Amino acid sequence: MSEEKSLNFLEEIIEDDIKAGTHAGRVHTRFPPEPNGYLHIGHATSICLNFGLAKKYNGKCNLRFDDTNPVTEETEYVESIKADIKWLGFQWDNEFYASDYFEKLYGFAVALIKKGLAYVDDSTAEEIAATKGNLVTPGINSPYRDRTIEENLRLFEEMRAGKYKDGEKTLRAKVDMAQPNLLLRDPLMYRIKHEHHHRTGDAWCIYPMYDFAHGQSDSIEEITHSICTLEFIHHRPLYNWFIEQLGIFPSHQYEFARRNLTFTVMSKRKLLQLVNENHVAGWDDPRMPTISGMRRRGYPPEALRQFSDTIGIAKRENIVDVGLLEFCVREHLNKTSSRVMAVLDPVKLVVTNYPEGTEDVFDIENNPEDPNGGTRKVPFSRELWIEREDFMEEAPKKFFRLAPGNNVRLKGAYIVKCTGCLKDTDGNITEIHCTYLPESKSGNDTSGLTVKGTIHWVSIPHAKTAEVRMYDRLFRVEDPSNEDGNFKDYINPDSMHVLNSVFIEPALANANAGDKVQFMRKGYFCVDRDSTPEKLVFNRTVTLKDAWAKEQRKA
RNA sequence: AGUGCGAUGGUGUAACGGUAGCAUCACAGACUCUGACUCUGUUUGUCUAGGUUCGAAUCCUAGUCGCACUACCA
Repeated sequence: MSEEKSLNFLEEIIEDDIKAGTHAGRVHTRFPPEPNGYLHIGHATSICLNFGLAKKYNGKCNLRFDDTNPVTEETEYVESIKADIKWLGFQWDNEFYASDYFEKLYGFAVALIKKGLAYVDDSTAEEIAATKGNLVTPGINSPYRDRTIEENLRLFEEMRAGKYKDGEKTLRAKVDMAQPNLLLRDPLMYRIKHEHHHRTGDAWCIYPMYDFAHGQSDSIEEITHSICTLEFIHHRPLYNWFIEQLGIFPSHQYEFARRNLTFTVMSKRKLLQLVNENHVAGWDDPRMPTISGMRRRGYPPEALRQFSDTIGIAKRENIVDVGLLEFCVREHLNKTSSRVMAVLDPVKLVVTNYPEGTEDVFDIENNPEDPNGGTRKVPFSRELWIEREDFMEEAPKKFFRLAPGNNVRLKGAYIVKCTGCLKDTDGNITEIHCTYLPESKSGNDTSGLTVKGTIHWVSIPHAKTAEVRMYDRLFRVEDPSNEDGNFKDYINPDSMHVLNSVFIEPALANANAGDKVQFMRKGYFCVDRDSTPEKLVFNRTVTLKDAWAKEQRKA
């Protein structure tokens, strides 16, 4: 058995670089979101990757906002992104903005013009598209390609000065219109946008394109390992071309395959539709794959980090089973969350031989997984709520719960024997009856009886009422984006199911938003921010594994 | 069609010419005052066809399949 965890391909590259003394063995990464939306689980893995590599190799990781398009970007998103990264448990070494570099980038552009490697083009967007060629045919040169350096310098300065309208001119790199890589066919470096920028205001009316901002920003920050997703692989030759022509710090780009998740969608466009068309309640709806949604759902940051670590990193197409994420969530919650009793679908249980008007108070351990978890007081009385599904009038042999003649342990209390039930005129069960064994008191059991089943309960006179939102997967199919028709056709109609009168034990009365608990035998839940002192609201984070449900499905 | 990237159990990921491993899932059992957790065990995999080699997931050749690229988005 090897103790060493094998390296992923990026770690191998980094370790080779360190060995070779590249950049004196320094490791510096960055997480470069565009502040135009909320972060999702895909970003979370990228964050874990970039910050994780920096940490592992004693390096640094910058947070850099790629804010080169003033039309879509807003400060609100900057703040949510920062909050999400912190919540995930990471702290950036520097907070930078591509817009910090606008003056420098302008200087780089002027330098390229002076080298005869960039020109101002008067062509319209349509003309540029039309002369670009396609995958199999080369493009043709722009008629403005051979302007003199002096003219280009003057025109570019005028572009900056605001002399031209949006779209009237662009600055293009002079590379090669015959390149098979379309990105190298004289890519745009600057476009004119008379728009207000969230940070630079109205100081600029020309804005650099991604390709003339990202690599340069990496270089300015002396990023050693610039990690991005696979769709940027075609940009790498251009990334390198600019750096070489400018003679600036040689950052290097590496690509990995973005992680996809089953039963959800990840593209910003689709997530936006879900929000705008009210299929969900907002970006942080607990069903959303956003970091804020998962936070509200009750997923702990440790689980997201473990998930990222477990799925690893590679360059092949993938779609990770959401069950693996749920496993990570359960694993962490199992160790950390208190057990409490809550009855989601209540039916009354009467302990007929328990004296009326009296009660017991039991000390029940909070978490069997945590020896320091302590205990809490749980009141018991003659009338209890139990789950409707924990009783069957005619039960199969493997049903270990309440059925006439069966013995069952009431968690933390007594063993009871079911004696029958009452029904209304329609045959619905309204009340279940049982008798208890006083000598079977929990922790002090001298009855000598062993029972197969233990069920949870809440004392009726002591119970508090709560709202519980039962969340399930947002989509009915594994890969909604890959089905025929519109992805929205595959939304799961039962992705949220609200229970308005769930009975919970009184110890829960003081719970605060964000608190995470296990409702015994039912799953992990967290207190939603919609909670009020009058009415607690819980979100179901994830169910427990349920072998009995599986058994029934087979039957 | 051109260029690039990729292909290992259901899913994700290792093995760097020398025993196909890990996690999850599934299944079976043990344990259990949660049908949870934990523990034990089991099933399932190298895209295809050639070649090199004592030996190939790994190297070579050819093919197949998948993905990406033709925004004044990032």
